[in-house]
Amino acid sequence: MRLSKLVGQRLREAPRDAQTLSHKFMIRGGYCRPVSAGIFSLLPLGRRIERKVEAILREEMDAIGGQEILMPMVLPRELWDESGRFTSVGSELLRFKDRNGKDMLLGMTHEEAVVQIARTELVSYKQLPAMLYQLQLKYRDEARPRAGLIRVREFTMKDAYSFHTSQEDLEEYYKIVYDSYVRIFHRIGLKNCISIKADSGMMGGGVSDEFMAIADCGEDTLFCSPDNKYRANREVACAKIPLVKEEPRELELKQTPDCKTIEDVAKFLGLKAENTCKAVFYRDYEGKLVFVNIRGDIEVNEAKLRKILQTPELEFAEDELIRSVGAVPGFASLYGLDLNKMRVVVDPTVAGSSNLVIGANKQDFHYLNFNYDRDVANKDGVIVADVATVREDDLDCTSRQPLKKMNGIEVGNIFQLGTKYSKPMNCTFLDQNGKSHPMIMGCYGIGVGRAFAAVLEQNHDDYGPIWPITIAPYQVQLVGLNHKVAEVQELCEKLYHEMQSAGIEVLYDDRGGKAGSSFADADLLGLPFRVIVSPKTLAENQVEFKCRDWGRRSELLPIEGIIEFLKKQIAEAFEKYSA
RNA sequence: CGGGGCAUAGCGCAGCCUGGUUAGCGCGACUGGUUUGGGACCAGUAGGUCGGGGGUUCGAAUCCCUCUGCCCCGACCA
Repeated sequence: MRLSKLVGQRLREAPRDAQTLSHKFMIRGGYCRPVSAGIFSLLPLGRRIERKVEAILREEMDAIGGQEILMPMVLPRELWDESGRFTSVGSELLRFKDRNGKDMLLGMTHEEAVVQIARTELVSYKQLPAMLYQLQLKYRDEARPRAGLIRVREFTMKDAYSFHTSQEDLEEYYKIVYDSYVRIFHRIGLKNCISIKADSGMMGGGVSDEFMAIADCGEDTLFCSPDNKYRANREVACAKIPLVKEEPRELELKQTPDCKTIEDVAKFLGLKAENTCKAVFYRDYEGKLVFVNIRGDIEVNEAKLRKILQTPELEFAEDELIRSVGAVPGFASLYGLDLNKMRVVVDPTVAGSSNLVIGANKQDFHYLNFNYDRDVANKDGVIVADVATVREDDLDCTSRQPLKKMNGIEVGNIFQLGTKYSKPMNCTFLDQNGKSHPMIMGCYGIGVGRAFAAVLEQNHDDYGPIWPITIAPYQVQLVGLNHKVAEVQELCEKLYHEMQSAGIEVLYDDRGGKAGSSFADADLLGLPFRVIVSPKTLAENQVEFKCRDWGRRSELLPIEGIIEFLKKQIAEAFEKYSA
């Protein structure tokens, strides 16, 4: 490809809209262009990268027995009614009507569609296990797209679905997919990518692992133990929180004027936040009051809470609702309330601590020395469960070492779905005895654009991307400096054709301009290797060779044999990323 | 959905507060010339419904109302 013909202007400055690093470089380098919020066109460079990632995904999926299919992006409501998700999924599912008024949707994931295939095409245990996958556009009407290609509304996803006769078989295959994912992320050039235990969310099912590319711009917060044995998303992370256990003292009413927050109360009483109990009120999806009790220094983890309460929605409760059960906002506690009027959750940090400060359900008063076991008479219906948000340096439950906090981009997610879809959708197989059973399913996704945006987040310098050879849009950038010198241009043309004949993917900067602008563009293009032809080196019968990840260092090589040299370099570069 | 910000040429910006020729600047693009190792220089050219609509005014990029779009923080999210 000649750079003079490549569609996609390089920009010296990034549009103001672009904030994150990968977004800026993608726009500046001409990889993609925005169309609407969270919707992008891929220009030739971006598309080439995407196709390379896709090729790796196909290889790896085929290698573990996957069969590629293609399901439609537009799906009818009926299919999603079978799983119940047409109504249960929120507004991120884009629903619309066709010309006949029929409810349709844009697929955001394809469990329903694949189950429809499986239940007619896979009928016997002899056909199982089976794995189907596709590379298909997904549409998710995200509330807040952000960070360029990292969180978008429309994107290509590799989604795979496996079908099994037993949980054991699923678990065995799940491990195989897991290993395949590790290979994939290594091959595309993610340097720091870890798997963590995750909340399975609306996908349902049991075990789920997320693959996280560690990057500052990542939206997910992760906690890892120093030995790396414990790795979890903040949504599910647990920690060993030291509790204060002491001899219970007498409950004591204390005036605490204007002490509405934990901070105020602790300061006023000369205690630490750890010595207090915080009351947090929510309203669940049925409008019922949820009363959460947690130690004053710890935040409620709403993801955990939602799971415990089995409620898809949680909102902070209004004061009216709080007062309706006799609690006083700012001074609320369990003590003396009729717990049957609400759903009560007590975090172990409250249940297991001694002598906490709690609200008195009376304006400007708190109690000292609350002890859950002693002071809550009727514990029927009270859920004691961990709803604590882990903080950096909280202790890992097993190693007792402080947890590290980091940000991650979720580039892949694998789930053991079990029968969540096969049961309601009647996706069954016949066993050896002719008996019918629901299939046991797994599903496995990778966002393609997000994955290569994450690669960019992890592989760059101040001037642009440093693409791994495996997904680089081209392998070699051939740069001609000063085409006014006929010999330079002639040699460039010659090398260009020789490289192409040798099967080297070459992008030829045929503009023959100044070094500065040519090099700046080359940096933005980020190709692994660069060959520079200029009058200076030509006089010595040499060309200059650079690796993108060497920065500005380069070496001079004889023109003779340069093609073979490049082929060897490319092969060696691929070695680095082989599984 | 809540909070904040922005909208002027392909990109980055100035002008707006205090209304008044033909709306500027840098980069990029085009033409010609000089240059040629980390974003060169000279001369010239093209490119604008100043986000849309309404209002105030003799006169609106500028003041007022309204709508829309985009970005950021949060909520939400396989």
